[in-house]
Amino acid sequence: MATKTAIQAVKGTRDFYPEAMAFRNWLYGKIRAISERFGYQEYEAPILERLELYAAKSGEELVKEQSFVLKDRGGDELALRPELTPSLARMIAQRQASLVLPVRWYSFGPFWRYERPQRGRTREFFQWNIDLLGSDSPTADGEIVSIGAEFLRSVGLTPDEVVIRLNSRRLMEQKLAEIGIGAEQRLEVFHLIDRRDRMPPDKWQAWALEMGLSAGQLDALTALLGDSELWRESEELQQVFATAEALGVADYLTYDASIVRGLDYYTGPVFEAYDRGRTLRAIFGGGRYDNLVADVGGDRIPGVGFAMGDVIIELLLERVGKRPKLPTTPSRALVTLFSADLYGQTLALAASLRRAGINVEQYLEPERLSKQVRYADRKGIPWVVILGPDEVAAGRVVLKELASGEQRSCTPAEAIELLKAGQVEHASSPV
RNA sequence: GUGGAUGUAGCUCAAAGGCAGAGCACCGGUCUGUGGAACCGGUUGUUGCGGGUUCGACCCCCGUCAUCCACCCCA
Repeated sequence: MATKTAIQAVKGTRDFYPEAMAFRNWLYGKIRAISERFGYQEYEAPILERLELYAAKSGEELVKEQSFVLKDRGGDELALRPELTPSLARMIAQRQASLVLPVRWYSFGPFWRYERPQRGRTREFFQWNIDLLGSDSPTADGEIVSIGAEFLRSVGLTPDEVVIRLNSRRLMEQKLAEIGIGAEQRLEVFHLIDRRDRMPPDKWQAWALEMGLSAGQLDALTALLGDSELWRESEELQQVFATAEALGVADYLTYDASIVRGLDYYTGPVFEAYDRGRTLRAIFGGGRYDNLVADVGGDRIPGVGFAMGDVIIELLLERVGKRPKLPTTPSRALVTLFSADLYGQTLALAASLRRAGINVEQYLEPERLSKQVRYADRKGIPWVVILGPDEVAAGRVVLKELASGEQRSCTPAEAIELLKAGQVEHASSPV
């Protein structure tokens, strides 16, 4: 395409044209509705943070390879946030004395990772974070997982299409210890487990042996990962499942011993949501992090939460045919301009409709009515209001509904009633 | 960061070294008080960008940028 645009958008960013913005705001509306249904409060953190905030616990890869790093004028190293949880931990630590625990917070905003863009992966993405801090109880984990399930349900995804795979790092630590894998090897082995179905089996085994596992340990580990009944040995996992069962979302959950998550700060139950065919990356993922607040300088305040990016969920909804068709114009009606001499009366009519709470767009030139109606049709505006000489003489307007093609002559007051009836909140304004 | 593929009209794609095209979309008209259909007509381009080879380059070569795919990593 020959474009004369000299300045390109930053690699990996997306321009949100109104159609895309309508989807983003629809998603935001679903997120907000589910979060608040469970009593979570909305918050936001800075997009720029000190790099060292992530050095604390996020994992080396995330900090060194995937962060957008820049220096401020004082020479301090800053990063465009690659995730929210460390910022959340900092905010909690700063207010720990005055917060009423447990805290239930959620957020939806932009994040950055310096990766090579491709389908389903951008450098700037939007992410929903939802966290519950201040409770050690597995019912907190159960609540968080269930919120994820309720969200999936709310966007129309069924247990036939998606599944949340659940495990516990605590349980895995115990099982690893039983086969002789101690604390010093634990994180490394978690990374090994995390990557199992993303590598060819022979390479995966070679890697395992390379990090010092014996052939016997490798066999035992492989057996562990295939054991779908392992969760019965974990009281906390039993409680998580029981909570989800009681909340009516158990059909979205399954146990999977191979889920351990890549980030280093998880300490207890962990989970990831996938499409059933597992054709896409994880829809969301999260778990329990009991030491993170202490790690950024606060008291020990345990937490559990998850994060969901906007890119994969959109891709999945598209793929299963459940991406909603959203109106892109907020306009409820187009007020046509019949002729130049009616300009004043036409604008006054539009103004009176707006003051009555109706979203009204005004056609600016007295062009042929066919052009004006056509414009409304193509823009997706459902109603057209016509004020011509006949209407002015009678003190009435003509109201036409495009979908049905029906029209009627009525007084301005009646027009207001008709236009208000069934006027829905536009999708681009979050609920 | 590594490997591979692709860049031609707004979109989807032709043109295989010899005049840059089609469908859809768009604009106008048939139709100066009414959209979607039909018919008629029209516009659509620095062939991503820069260089090279050639009498001649969308086509071949080099570079570059962008997009896509696979690694990597993860939302």
